Amino acid sequence: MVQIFEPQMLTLRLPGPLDLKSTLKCGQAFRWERLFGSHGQAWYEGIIGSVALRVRVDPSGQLVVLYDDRAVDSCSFAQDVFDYFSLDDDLGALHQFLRRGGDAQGGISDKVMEKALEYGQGLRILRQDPWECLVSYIISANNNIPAITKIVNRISAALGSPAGLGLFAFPPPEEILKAGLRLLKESKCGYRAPYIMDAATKVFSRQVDLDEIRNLETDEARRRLLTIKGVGPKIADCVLLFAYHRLEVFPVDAGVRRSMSEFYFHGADISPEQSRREGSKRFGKCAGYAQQVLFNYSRNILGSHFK
DNA sequence: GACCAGGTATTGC
DNA sequence: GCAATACATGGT
Repeated sequence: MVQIFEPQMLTLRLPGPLDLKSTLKCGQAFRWERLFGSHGQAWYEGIIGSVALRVRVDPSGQLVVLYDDRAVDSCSFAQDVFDYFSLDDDLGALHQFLRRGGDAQGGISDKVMEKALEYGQGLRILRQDPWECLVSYIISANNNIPAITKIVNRISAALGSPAGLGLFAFPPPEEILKAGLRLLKESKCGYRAPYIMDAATKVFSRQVDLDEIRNLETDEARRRLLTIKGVGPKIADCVLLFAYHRLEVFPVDAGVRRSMSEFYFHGADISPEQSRREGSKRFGKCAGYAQQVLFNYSRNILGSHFK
């Protein structure tokens, strides 16, 4: 018996720009896939919470959402989607702040950001699930995005509950603990498998309470995340930014450090910590957006020739 | 078949 | 503190 997908449709009026490609395929989330529709329409398929869905922005500027309502147990699904895409962020105000050089220079336009902002106009920082985000970024260490995607998908397919569309939600810590190290190894986590077990142990026991972290000051939240093995400054900051929406953090990876060096230090060799401090100071409450824009820009525009 | 990948833990000065 | 080094595995 073939299951026919009879989707529910939901449309959300967009209060501001949203570009799905730059938002979903920029490396902040790993599991969204572009689908090529028969009419060249760009649909993206992924999961929010425990619900698989397809999204696109229609010509009139509405966000169209297709989903299997058998997977929905929330009465606030529309709100969940709204929150996930951070449609409450005022991109116009954020961009204006960054174009003017953030806190660094009073009103003097920042040429670098101005240029970088031309790309990925409707990029939004998502509000992802903290647990999935944490594990995804533990996996991201010294790894590439296609591989990360496959690993997260393998873990989900093995242990997650059905989310509709043939997709599976990311499993909670308990399921990973029950399955054990073996499954993580088989999912090709490599040397990160014990790190994920440590994360599952601490999150399940609430030694690291992911709900409580929502209410903590960013510095304290960061310290809690850093107690997990395999979680260093970069990964902690990514979780704070991409799950907890702490827009003031500035995660520094190799690419962002290169960009910061070229753009603001005349190419001088700078440490990650130096780069992080400069990013936080310069971009202030919008550091997260600045970081993502610079990251996007350095990958798409500067390319691999850039050392 | 190298070389690299959204880093981190460990070790040695 | 700070510079090396190993790390599992796959992508290009």
